[in-house]
Amino acid sequence: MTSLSIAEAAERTGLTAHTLRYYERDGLLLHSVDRAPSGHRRYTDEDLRWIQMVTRLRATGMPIRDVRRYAALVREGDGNEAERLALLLAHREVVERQLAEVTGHLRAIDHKIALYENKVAPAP
Amino acid sequence: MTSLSIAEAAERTGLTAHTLRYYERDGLLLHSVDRAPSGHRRYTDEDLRWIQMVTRLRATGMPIRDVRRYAALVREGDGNEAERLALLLAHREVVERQLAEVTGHLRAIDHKIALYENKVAPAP
DNA sequence: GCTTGACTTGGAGCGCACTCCAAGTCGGAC
DNA sequence: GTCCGACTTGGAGTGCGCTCCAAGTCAAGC
Repeated sequence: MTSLSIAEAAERTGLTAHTLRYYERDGLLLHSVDRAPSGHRRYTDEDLRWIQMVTRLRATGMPIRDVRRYAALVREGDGNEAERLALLLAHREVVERQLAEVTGHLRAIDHKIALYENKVAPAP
Repeated sequence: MTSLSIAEAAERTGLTAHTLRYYERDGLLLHSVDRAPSGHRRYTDEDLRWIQMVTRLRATGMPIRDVRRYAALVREGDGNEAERLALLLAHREVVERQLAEVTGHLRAIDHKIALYENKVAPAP
């Protein structure tokens, strides 16, 4: 079992050390990160796997407070899987709607781009 | 040519009256909106079309300052089409990368969802 | 003439998600 | 033993994009 410093964990997760501390303080992690005798944080593989899930939720636009709620459910342990599922399904729907919306807008922007391309370097 | 009050324009564009004033103040529109003799804003169809473009750019994540730059280019008039095109193409690329990233994360979240679905209501 | 409601303004305030600061601690190299 | 660099903390600060407030104006209805 490897165990990483906060700088290494930051590099591995693509977050900053600041953000890692912030997530921990804010209850987005499943528990306080282990400490070396010096008091420095030591991140386990399990920590990193969870942080990756948090990153996925954040990267798809889930607000911090919802991630916190999801983390709280997981922390509680077995028995609330239906609730976790509901949370993820609700998020999934939001993300899909957003993807569709953005895709639609992008298509419209593409039309604009095509107009400019014709103006700048007209098709023969 | 219809011309709408700020409340009507808000309804039509899906923005709030607050946001419409804010966009105008911040230079996101092509020019100051016309006024009725009372001083109230009157939005033309052309205004609404431009605001729709702004909305598309914003909804795809373009920062306010970039929208402002694009608006400035359009305001300048003919001759800078290549620059406008470059701005839109750059934005397009950002959006596509983002769409790909979000889609990837969503797929991973879907796996998690599938696990929970099996746990909550196991497949027969 | 008074009320009502939709608007006007400059400027302040807000929520989110970080991001940074100051002051301190620790372990290891020299 | 002292220097360095990586870390620690509580709390303050930042940037973005709105969002709201207070005080005022205007036109229409009664």
